[in-house]
Amino acid sequence: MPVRADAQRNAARVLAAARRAVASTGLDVSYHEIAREAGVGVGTVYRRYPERDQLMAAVLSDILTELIDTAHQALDCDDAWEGFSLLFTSLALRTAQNVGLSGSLDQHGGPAVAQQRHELLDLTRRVIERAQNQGRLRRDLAWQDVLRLTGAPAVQGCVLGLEPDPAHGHHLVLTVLLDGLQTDGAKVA
Amino acid sequence: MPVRADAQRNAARVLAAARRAVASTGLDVSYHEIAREAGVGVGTVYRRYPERDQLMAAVLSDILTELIDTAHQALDCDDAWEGFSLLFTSLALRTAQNVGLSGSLDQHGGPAVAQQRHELLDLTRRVIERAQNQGRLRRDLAWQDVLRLTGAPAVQGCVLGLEPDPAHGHHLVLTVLLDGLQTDGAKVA
DNA sequence: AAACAAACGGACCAGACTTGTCCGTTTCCA
DNA sequence: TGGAAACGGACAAGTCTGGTCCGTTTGTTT
Repeated sequence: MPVRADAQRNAARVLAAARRAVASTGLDVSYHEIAREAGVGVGTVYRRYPERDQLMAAVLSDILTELIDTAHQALDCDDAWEGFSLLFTSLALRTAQNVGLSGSLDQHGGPAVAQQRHELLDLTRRVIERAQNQGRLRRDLAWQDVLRLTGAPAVQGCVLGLEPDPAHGHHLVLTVLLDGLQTDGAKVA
Repeated sequence: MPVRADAQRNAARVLAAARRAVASTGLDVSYHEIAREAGVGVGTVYRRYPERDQLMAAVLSDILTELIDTAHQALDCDDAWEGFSLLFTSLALRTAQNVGLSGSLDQHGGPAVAQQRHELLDLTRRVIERAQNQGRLRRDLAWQDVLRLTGAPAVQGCVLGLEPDPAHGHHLVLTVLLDGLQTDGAKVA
């Protein structure tokens, strides 16, 4: 007995909804919320992912796969700085879209996800160090520190309550950050 | 009949606790949580601030007063860049300590708080424009944009789950941001 | 087309947490 | 030392969460 057509369709819907829900709410999003977002009953979500970790592993793996792909692209760039800013931008954007899951990623997902995470970390380190070796990226920061900076564009809110304007905001912080990360002063000024 | 001594003491405790609680949890922190943090009963908190808006107004006013003070100091600096980085740092730190209340500040607090907010906004604009006029701060950003950047250090979490390390993280993002905001290339490299 | 099982949906239960009240007890001050 | 002001925390009511269960729908097979 093969997988039923509607089951397959709903599986896809649930995963997509889970990604959206996790992105906006965080890893502690409720099953009810995901079900609502997916347009299915809670029962369906629980049937598909009896354990919460299974669901989170699926979501995280989805995200990590995309990023690993980007990291490979970055390493393929001849220009190390171009590669670096590509990966940095992707990481920053992904982090911004997933505020709320930051930090706790290593807690969930089991060995498969841990493996992917490790792979992405390694690729990222290589992209950063290559840019530093080519003299384009400032050397006074460890690669972990550079990585940490990808979180910066995630929040544009300020104590003064300006309207958020996420799209413009992300781009803005990225521009200034990348300018600050370069060794030479080749910026618009 | 003057204010009783214990009442006065508890009032201070509640306000301090509310600031801490709002800082870590956000504006939607529960009264019970605040009471626990303050070491008093819920009744005491409700008696002091029957309306939630009154409490929030008190907290926000407290924060704004500090920042307005810093802004005046910034304007008193002869060196416009020094003044700017002082204020920028304070705003960033305050935002980082109050993740969660970002954006919604204008919703609460009533006219008195709105007035303070307006005052701080005006002072900040002057600090920024002065630095730009002295040729120290890049001109391709509007003062509102610069202000928006103060939110950047608030999050250091990255999709890869590195340990947060707030203290170092804030300093790190600030350094790179300030380097990226300067017009000349006078950085460590 | 009929019949059967897989998959579905959402009502439902229990438990955690929140708002807000109320009253017996404590604490200050005159 | 008497009495009012202030306190604390138990308590009721409502909301949201995790998780189950069963009558109904839907796809597939013959």
